[in-house]
Amino acid sequence: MSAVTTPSSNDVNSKRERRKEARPGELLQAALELFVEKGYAATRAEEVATRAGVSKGTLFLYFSSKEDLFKAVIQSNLSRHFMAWNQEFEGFEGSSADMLAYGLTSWWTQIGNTLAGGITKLVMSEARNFPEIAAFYEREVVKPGQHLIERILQRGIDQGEFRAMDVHHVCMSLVSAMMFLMMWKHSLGPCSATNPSFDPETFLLTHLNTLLNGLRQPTPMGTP
Amino acid sequence: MSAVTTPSSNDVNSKRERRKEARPGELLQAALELFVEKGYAATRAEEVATRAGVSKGTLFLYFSSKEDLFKAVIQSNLSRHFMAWNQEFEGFEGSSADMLAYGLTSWWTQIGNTLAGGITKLVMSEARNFPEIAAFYEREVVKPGQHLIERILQRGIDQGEFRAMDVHHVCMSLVSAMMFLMMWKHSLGPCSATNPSFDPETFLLTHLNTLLNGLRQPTPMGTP
DNA sequence: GTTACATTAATAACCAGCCAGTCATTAATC
DNA sequence: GATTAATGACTGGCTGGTTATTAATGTAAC
Repeated sequence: MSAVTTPSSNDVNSKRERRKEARPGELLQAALELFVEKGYAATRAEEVATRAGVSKGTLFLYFSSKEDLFKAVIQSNLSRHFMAWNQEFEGFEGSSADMLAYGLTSWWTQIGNTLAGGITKLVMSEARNFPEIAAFYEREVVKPGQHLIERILQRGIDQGEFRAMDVHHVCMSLVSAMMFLMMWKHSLGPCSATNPSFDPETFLLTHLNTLLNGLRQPTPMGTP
Repeated sequence: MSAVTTPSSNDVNSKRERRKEARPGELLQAALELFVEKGYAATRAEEVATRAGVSKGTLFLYFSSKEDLFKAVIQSNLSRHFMAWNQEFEGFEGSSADMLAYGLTSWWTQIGNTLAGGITKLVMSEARNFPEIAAFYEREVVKPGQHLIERILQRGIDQGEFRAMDVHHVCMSLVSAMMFLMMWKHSLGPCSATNPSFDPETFLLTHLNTLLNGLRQPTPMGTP
């Protein structure tokens, strides 16, 4: 009973529902899914509306244009996580290597392995056509992310755990792996059934471990 | 005098020129530039034609559709390099570390730092909408590239230069750096004037060196 | 050398369909 | 009955693709 506010299931009593509060969120969710899946240009406004269980006119009632919707999708999905993270890492106790490993895996479960990760692909794809979105993304996501990682690396150096390094470039190495996973997951990955046994999480940790341990033989002679 | 065949300069004598041989190449070049810059969907067929110094009708005289043009652009720019490279690496003499370093820098100058690198961004952006192009790219570029890198890594292991490792995952770490550079160069890079002194070539070699040497302090005590 | 004709590269006007965005109308809620 | 959330038919512009026309080139005859 009381199926008054079923968000997106097509009720039998398909009358007009007036739910001013819920519409924007449902439209944003539908747009996120479709934009990530098909790209911005290839997604029709009416598709978004339909998936949100609403007519095209209603979409433009809440967002003044398709581009406006695009911006809203980006904004509503990105900034949220970072403030929580910066908090969380302030009180971390373990080694810096553990901190990095923990950060990477939690990033993967909370963002990389989520639709939110698809936003990165979206931004990369459309950046040239929407310069202000690119600027926003860089200011709101890239810079905070870099800052966080570099702080952890510096912590490791300061505590004698890591040797001296070019913090910025090493940070980029980590970012590149994350970026790679998101691009893969939302571009080539779904297309071809290649790379048997390529587990993203394992890749991330292998990448980190390789950075930490290096590839070279530590001593030309046998190990102790 | 005799400005008979100026490829794309707008001559004062702007008569019709009949140059059946040169058109396809010029159209492909124009399409490459515009697709990389603006994306596939956002590029109008007439733009491509105009940049190639030709009318829209002529474009469809040489390519049956816009998608056909897209495929031709990809094909004509990618496969070429790999056969040359595989040859080159057969006779390499130095250490495997040097081989990797040499390979990365020559990749950067020949592809990464070229419009050809933009094709990767293009493919990643449009992969979901053109599955067969994604498949083609993976077969023609990703797999040969991986194979080449993994062979070098294995060579290092076999000769005792590298310790045992998960060759495939380490290869992905290198690929991720290359991918990252291409995406950056053609997406966020041109938009924002950030990252002062971020030199891609330096980044590549730093990334490689970090993989090779690792970050951890080799000994808890001071250095000799 | 030049005239006449045939071939075809190139053009520009044109068409059809798609789609973002609008607006008069409808119906839920107060 | 007033308000306004929601609709869906409509439009205007854009753009991929077509085609009748034009002009450059080749060639053969004179």
